[in-house]
This record gives sequence, C-alpha cells and structure tokens, in this order.
Amino acid sequence: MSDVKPPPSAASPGALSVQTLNKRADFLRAASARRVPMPAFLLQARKRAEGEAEGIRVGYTCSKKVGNAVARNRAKRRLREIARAVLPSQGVPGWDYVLIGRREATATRPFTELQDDFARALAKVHQ
RNA sequence: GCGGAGGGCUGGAUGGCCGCGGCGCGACUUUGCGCAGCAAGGAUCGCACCGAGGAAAGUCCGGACUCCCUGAAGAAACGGUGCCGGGUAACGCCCGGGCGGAGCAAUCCGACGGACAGCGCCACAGAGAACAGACAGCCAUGCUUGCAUGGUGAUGGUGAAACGGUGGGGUAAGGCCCACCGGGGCCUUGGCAACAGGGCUCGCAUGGCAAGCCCCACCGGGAGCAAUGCCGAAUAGGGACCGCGCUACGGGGGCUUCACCCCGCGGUCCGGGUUGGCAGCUGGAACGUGUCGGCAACGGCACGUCGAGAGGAAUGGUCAUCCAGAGGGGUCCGCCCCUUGGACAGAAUCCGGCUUACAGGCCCUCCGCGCAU
RNA sequence: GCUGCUGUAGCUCAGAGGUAGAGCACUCCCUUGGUAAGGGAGAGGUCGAGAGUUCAAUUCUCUCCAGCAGCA
Repeated sequence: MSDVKPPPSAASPGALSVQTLNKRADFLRAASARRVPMPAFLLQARKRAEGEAEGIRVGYTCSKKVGNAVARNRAKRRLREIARAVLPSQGVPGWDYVLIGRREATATRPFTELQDDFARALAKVHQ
C-alpha cells in the first residue's frame, strides 16, 4: 500500500494468469492423466497439447459425497484459497489442474498444512 | 422457591491483512463510426456502496406470471376439501365459536358431514355377525320318562363387537310393569350458524366400518422460469404420413392448349445441428412506525425505507481481542488463570402457508404446589 | 431449479385389510465310485422410518428418510 503503482498498461499474460476450468471435457481429460492423492484432497493434472489454451488453468470438484451444500461450498472455497496462494508461484504454464475435495478432511485440516500438501503434490505431479 | 402451560424475539461482536459477486464512477484497453468526440465491449486495475435464512431445506398445498388447449356456460368423468362463522388474492392456512377427549389447573389434542339412498365387508371363535335366529339352559303342557309341542331370550360360553344399561316389583319365565341413565320423534326458547336449554311423547325399529364403493355440499382446464420471447452461430436447405391447392401463380420439356413432372401451403412425427448471448430477474397481495376499526385472524389511513440477483453458481481464508458455553486449577470467595470451543444449515422466477432440522440466550403472560403476609 | 417413480429374504420380484410367499442362492440328507443335474428337508424378514384410521395395517391415510429416472 506504500507506493501506488500506476495502472498496468497491459493485462499481463503468462505465468501469473490463472483461469478456471468449467468444461466437462476438460475435467474428463484431466481425470485420465496423472493423479496425486493427499489426506485432504486429490490432485489431478495434465500438460495440455500445444495451442489449446494459455497459462495455468485450474478446476474444482466437490461431489455430493463431500456432504451437504454448506460442506461442499466450504471445501470448494478452501481449495480455491490454496490454489490462489500457491499456483502463481509453483504452477507451470500450459498445465491443467483439478482439485477434488474429500469429506470432512478438506474442511477441517489446518490451512497451513493444506497449503504445504498442495505444494508437495504439485512438485510430485511435475516430477 | 419448585414443577408446569402458552407466546414472542434472537441465531455471536469488534478490528487488522489477503480475497470473492453485483452495481456505479474513473483509469487502461479492443472494435466501429470517424478522428473535438460518441457508441458497444473487456477475462485488467483503482475507489465508493451493497451482498443469504428462520427455516434459504422438504417440494406437501395455495397463488402471481408465461405458454398450450378451448366459442360461452353447464353437465359427465376424474381429483381434492369436509362441525359452524369469519379472515384472505387464494388455500388443505390462520382466528373465533361449538361438540368430543386428556389434565387438579393453565392449557392441549381431534380428516369432527351422512350408516332408515343403496351396495359391500366384519377373519378365527361362537347357536347366532344383521329384514334375525335358537346350541346348552330355563318354564309350561303331554305322555311311550326322555322325547314331542309351545313359551322365553333373564343365564352360560365365544368374540373387537351379541338387538340398550342399572335397580326394584311382578311372572311359570320374560320391557311384562316402574324408577333413573342412554336413545328416537315432535314442539319450543336462545344463537347468523354449528349447537345448547326446556317441555311433551315413544318401552325402544334395530351394531361397526365411509383414511371400502358411495350420497350430499363446495372447489379445480393442462403444463411449468430447464416456462417463454429475442439475437447470434452452425448444420440441413432433409425424410415419412395426413389434409388442402391441382395449374389461378413460378419453373421444365414444348409454338400454343390439354395433359405430365418439379412443386406450393398447413399440421404431426422422425432425423440432423447448437449446448452461446440477452431478456424473463426482482419494488412487492413488500417492510417498518404510528393511528383507527375488530374479541381475534386481519383490514383502512398517514409517514418513512429500498434490503443479493449469481449462472460449473459470489458472503471466504487467516490472526487478535471480547461475549456466551464446557473442563481443570487457584481463591482474600468479589473473582482470577489455563485449555477447549460456536446449532441447523446456503438464495437460483417471486410471494402466502404447512412440515421437518436446530447449540444456546433473552423477554412476556398464565396455572398448580410450598413458604411468608 | 422443476416433475415423476420405487423401497418386501443375500439377489430378482409376487402379494390380498385377517398366519408373509415364488424363483435363484445358502445349509443338511438322499441319489453317484465322485461331481453336476434331480429329489427331500431346513434356515433366513423391525415388509425403508414414525404417527393415525380400524377389533386387526406389509396393504388405507399423512409426515419424514433413502435410491433411481426425466426436463435446456
């Protein structure tokens, strides 16, 4: 807040832009690629073909198995929050990521641990 | 003080830091006209404001609003409602009253019309389960002394239920007679009505089930915002059947006419394509306060307020302090310290209800018991 | 979001207001040298849950709870 920088002249594409997945086909393709299980979520990821889309894309899945509407929304929000915190620095452009919530665990695991889990899962999926 | 009944309100608070959705303004940027600028857009940035519930839930009722069908109304069919009166846009909801039941009471509960309009069912047991009839028994008469005829329905056993109940008198026995209770009919008084009170009369014509069919009264056309309308893109410029036109128009062969072919219009179905945008989309039978009418539900009037509009779907993450709550410890009994920790649950066209889920907290009214006065 | 449908034995399904059944599967026995088939016997059920009507409810009525479909 100290120095108000002038408005950016152009929307910076590339590493910093994170888009949200919302097509069923994208989810299906990601599901058939690599997956890394974690105590509070499951990460699926795939490297897109050339020219398909730009930047990092991420999707969230919380099915009815997670719980009622309140539990599902809460899990989705926490997943969004860790993605916002971790992906700009540790995500790789050209990849699609899908985060899948788990019952109880996604909502109750301490936030810092959840964040560390995600960082470790990303490292593992990139190898 | 203890126990209980009814109703209402509330559904953690404050502040950092980082984020999300909407709308407005500004910046930046794209496109078009054109070049002062204007219009439309943007997945970017900044600022300001707003941003879940009492149930947003279940989708059980009732509407508004759209589309479809239909000449109007009515009937039939089907479905629903069901004591009476009122409230309401409407309701299966709410209020008041009646009747029945529970409770010492406050109060609570009740699908609560009709069983002489008709049909049906009532297993097992039992003599008999519904216009009665007679297994045992009892009584009388007859005599071939254990049978016949007649009377009786008080007694027995069965059953959920047995053609009123209890008591007394009389009789061979028995509503045969009487009293009370219960019931039917008629009249009458009060009440808008449900119904209640009173009088007279009838020895008593007579189970239950209508959440069985049904009768009576009243209500209801069908589908749903994924409705529906518009724009764009893309594919096909299709196929089948029916009806109409059957050459008046267009095209073809043809000099022209007739005739023939392609075909034209409408409807239904099938096949193929698109899963984009905008509208519908939130100011309303709205909410708050006051006042008037009404026992009340509710209504009238006046003033004030604007309170989410997403679209793979926004309210979050984290930290600190406080406030309830729970556990432990200390205590000068005022309290202090540590740990833990926040019910049910998330708008999706919008309203009125019902039902179901719910940690706690606060307030009001009333009843019973105990104590004191 | 809206609209339907279904819950009965381990599985697939019947069922009428009066004692819950069928087929497959399971257990035991017979048959066979042995297995399969066949025959006989047996076990297994809060009829999804809770209220109500009825003398009596799995069945009738209401309210919940699950599961499965359809609609752009």
